[in-house]
Amino acid sequence: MEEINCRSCIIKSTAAGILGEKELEIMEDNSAKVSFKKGEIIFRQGSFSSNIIYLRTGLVKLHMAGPQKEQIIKIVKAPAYLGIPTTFGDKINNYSATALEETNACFIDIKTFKQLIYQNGEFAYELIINMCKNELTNFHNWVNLSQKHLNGRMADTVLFFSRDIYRKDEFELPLRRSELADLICTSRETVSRILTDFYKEKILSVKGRGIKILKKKLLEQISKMG
DNA sequence: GCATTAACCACAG
DNA sequence: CTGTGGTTAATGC
Repeated sequence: MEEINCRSCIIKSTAAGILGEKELEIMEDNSAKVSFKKGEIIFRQGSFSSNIIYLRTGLVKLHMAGPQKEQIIKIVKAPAYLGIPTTFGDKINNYSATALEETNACFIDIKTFKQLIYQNGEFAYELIINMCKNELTNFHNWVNLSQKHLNGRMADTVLFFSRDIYRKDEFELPLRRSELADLICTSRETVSRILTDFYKEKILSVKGRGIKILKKKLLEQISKMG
């Protein structure tokens, strides 16, 4: 844990950017900065939660143990808030968060966070906008997952990492095959097969977790057609 | 029927 | 942890 200074933080959220000097000071006094190594769990499903977490840097997977197996709900890249649904919606975490790479986060006490929401409407408004956008992407996600075939879902995932996470055509997947399966609701075997299919058709270059998009147009077609 | 899609199992690097 | 082959089940021409 380190000294924390919200006022001089360069990577504060849009919402926190609205807070005044006094408010940031309150936040400062009630937050803790914590860093996580790759693979470390940030919060655990089933355990008590009393913090909102602000991801300053890094990449995280949100995952939930379902009745049958583990599901990856989504991949979150900093900067972002983590745990608003799980902390405001319940006393107990409904899902877990695990760092996929070196991650820095601020743990903000829930009481303080609530207090800021009560007293600063603009701050609250920014948070609502944020959550609305999240819900919209969740809706899209849900529909895509339900209606697209696996090739489409796999193409979606590759494009997601390329566009939203790494902003490159070449990157290292932060997930192994079985985790990709948990993300797009299939089996690890099917993930393997589709990736080798894409490789054979020269859509992707695949070396372990290393991915390079070779035929982006085609990949986008597959994503669109399902 | 026949083709497609994808899950499950087994086995081998 | 991955890739592959065989098998099986469901669904849609």
